[in-house]
Amino acid sequence: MSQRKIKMKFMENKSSRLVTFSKRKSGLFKKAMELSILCGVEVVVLLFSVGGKAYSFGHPSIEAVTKKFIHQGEGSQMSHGESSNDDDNIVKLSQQLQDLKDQIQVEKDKKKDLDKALSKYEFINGKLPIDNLSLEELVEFKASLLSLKDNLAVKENEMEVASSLILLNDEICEQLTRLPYQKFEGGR
Amino acid sequence: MSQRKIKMKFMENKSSRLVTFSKRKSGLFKKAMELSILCGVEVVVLLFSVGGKAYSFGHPSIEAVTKKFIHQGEGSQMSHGESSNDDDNIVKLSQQLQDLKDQIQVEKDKKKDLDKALSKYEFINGKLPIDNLSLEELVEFKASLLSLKDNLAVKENEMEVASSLILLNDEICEQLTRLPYQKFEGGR
DNA sequence: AACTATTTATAAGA
DNA sequence: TTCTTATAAATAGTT
Repeated sequence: MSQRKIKMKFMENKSSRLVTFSKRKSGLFKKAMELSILCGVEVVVLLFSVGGKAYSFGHPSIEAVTKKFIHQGEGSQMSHGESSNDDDNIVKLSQQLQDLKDQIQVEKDKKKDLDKALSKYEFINGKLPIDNLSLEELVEFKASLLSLKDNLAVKENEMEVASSLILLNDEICEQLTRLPYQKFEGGR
Repeated sequence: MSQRKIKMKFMENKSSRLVTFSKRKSGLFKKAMELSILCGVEVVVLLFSVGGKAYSFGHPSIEAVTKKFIHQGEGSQMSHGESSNDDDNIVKLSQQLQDLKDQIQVEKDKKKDLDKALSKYEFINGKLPIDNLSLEELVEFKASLLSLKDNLAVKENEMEVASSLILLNDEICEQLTRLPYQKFEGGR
């Protein structure tokens, strides 16, 4: 797409592949940001590199919306400003994951509390039938899941991915409650 | 970016905004696809339009990887081929959500099974302490969460979003098990 | 949906 | 990595 058109296939040359990844990742995030700004839509982009590294982009309300709903701020809030100015925003926004990493380091130190934390969340497979759960209970349950998953993530040293999960979990949870009975319409 | 540079702000004109959304959504998905192909990375893009409609893109292995791990194929598999040919792929790929919608309709019909399904998943808040869960148990638990969330989604008529969640959940779960103890390295 | 004048994105190369 | 630059792509406004 520039000095020479390239074939749309896996780039064998590792160094140029890495460069391309870096450049195109930025480009993709930028495009996502622009789309969200221009059209007022919410967008999430997740990248899982071959090496297992995770990169993410979200705009503009995932975080705010997440915090509003989750009142226990585990260790997985995203952090970025709003945006809509210059290209600097892209940088800022793509730092989300970076921030997560920092928080994750903290979580890692808490690993010793894992067992205690787990004990809070019952996991009885196939006993104690409960027929109906209220929405409140479900919400509460969801909070438990958050913590559990967070701890799981710590256990497996897959912090970044887990963080993305939680982020998206929150997004969903928010959707579930903020739009309790909203119908979705099909069509494309 | 074309006949005239536009200001990076919410487009007030609704018709042109819709057109731009459509165009840029395609562009974003295409960029995502190209990045995944060129660099061999996994990518997920989620769009939540103002109207609540959800659009998604994933490439290339989310589905395969999902199925490999989840042996209960809820109702949320993505469906698209591999890709890397012409622009037709973009169309095909962006049909994921469309496919999901169809499957969702099926799920909707299963709503009557909700209570029964829920009864499977215990939620005892603050009793029956369990100190340590094995990885197997955690995996099993994860499967339960999947079902629960799926049911929740049905309950709340937020199928699309829920489907995206499940998709991503699976992605995460896969990461957790496929790369059990992989370290992640910081830096950006 | 197409077209097209421009703006962007970006593959190579430094 | 970061910058430069020649080209390929994307796309806003128009038909």
